[in-house]
Amino acid sequence: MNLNIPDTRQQVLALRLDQGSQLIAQELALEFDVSLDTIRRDILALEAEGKARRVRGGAVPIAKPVSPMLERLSSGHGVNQAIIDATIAHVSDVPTLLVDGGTTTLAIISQLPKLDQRLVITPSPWIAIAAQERGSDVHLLGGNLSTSGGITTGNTTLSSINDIAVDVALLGVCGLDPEFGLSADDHAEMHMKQAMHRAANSTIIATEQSKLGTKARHRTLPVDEIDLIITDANPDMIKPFEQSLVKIELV
Amino acid sequence: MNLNIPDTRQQVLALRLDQGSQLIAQELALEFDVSLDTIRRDILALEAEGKARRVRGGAVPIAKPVSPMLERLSSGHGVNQAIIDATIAHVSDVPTLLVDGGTTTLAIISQLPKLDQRLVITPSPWIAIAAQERGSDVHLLGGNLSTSGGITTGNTTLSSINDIAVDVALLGVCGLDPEFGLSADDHAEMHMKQAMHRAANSTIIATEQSKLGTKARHRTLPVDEIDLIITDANPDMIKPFEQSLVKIELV
DNA sequence: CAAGTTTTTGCAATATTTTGCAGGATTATG
DNA sequence: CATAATCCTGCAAAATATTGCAAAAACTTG
Repeated sequence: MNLNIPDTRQQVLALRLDQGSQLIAQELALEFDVSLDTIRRDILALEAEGKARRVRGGAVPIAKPVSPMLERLSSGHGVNQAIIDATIAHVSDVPTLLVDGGTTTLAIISQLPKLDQRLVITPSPWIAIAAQERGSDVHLLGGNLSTSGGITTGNTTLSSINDIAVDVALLGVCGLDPEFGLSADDHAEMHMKQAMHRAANSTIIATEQSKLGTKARHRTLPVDEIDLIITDANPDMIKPFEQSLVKIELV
Repeated sequence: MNLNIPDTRQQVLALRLDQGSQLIAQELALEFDVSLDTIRRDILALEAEGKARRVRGGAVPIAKPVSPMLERLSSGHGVNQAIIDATIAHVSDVPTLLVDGGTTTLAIISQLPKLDQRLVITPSPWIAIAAQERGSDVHLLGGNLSTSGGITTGNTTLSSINDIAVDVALLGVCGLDPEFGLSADDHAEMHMKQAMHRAANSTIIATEQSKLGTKARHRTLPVDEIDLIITDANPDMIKPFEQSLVKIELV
């Protein structure tokens, strides 16, 4: 049983507003099993705190000029939670992680359990910030920040990666095709992903089903080189991958 | 059966809160076979220790504090707009900027006018993200991310700075005293600021009046080395600086 | 062990908060 | 304009909090 009190309800409502959903008083009254007036008063309170804009029938999120950076930083918006959980199960004990940029990896890292003495190495400033927030030591790979993928690239970055040896590399995905392998949108990023793969004992990829079977511009790694793919695809979609050696975990 | 004393009960309750569950006074009274008042007092004690947030009907876990940096990221919240404007007037045309971390510099960079072909070099992932959003090219200096100030530090970072020559360095401030000069909280950050100063033709500092006259732990630069200080202090407060050569702009 | 002290507990009287409801006012819509 | 939905206001009932107090339990000390 849950506490059904103004405080708790308002917290839930505020969360939903943050996620961009609108509140419909009628529905909420049913859901929380209280009268319309109670929901109305909750919304009134949220409005007083500046967390909601009241409209007829409910409330809508405050129109906030969110910069895309903050948007992406707000942990794992739209990333399948099952993928996040499964990946964390694989990497939470790893003392040294090499992490690529991307929304999926960002969502994973920002939910990483706190662990003393973990080191996260990354070319992505977003990942660096998220990892630091989770209490990890962070080594940021310097270089020119690529506009497309948001990771640093360039010769200096590549040469610093070549001096590194880590347990696990967690790579992001632009495209993943059974024949074409892992692919990247950008030439410089392709080189980075390849270098990260070389630097690690094992390479893990977490990706949503929408990326499966697609090809991005630059071929990066053959499927056989990948150690583990974690995805929410349905079993049919991974059939083409089964003839390769890669291990696939469905969630 | 366990000892049913305040200490034991409170330990159990604290554990449950840590696991994220809510405490419902009614249920607990039944479970521990004590009166509601006793449970209430337990919760009162937990609240005093900062382990619970009391609500009507029981208690809920302490709302985990939003990471301070992320909070402050919300563009320039709390930074004097006049300082931002004045600093932008000085740096908006500069083709190559070396930018230190910190809330003030972050607020400045995130309001920088869009300009083709500007390059921002920075050891701060926050600055890097903000600068990229403003359309600048970004070079991120790699290194270990310092927990205190949020900039990369270490030998690799220092040596990459030494290979750089830029027009303007925009430094953050921990303390600024007429005698002691510019100071930093952290030893590694001190080295970084010094290196950034050396790499630049001119060094600009933007700071709020609260930092004036204060000393942080590590002396970093004498006041005379600074080219320009932009601040919202009142004229009295900058009197002690007038005997040095530094130019001060009041806003 | 016994007397004194402190802690813990339950209870009762009194606030305070929360809730649902009834009525009249306001707004959207055809 | 008519109708229906929603909103606002005041109010009373229910649930929960707070306070003060006294009995019981546990601890301390000689």
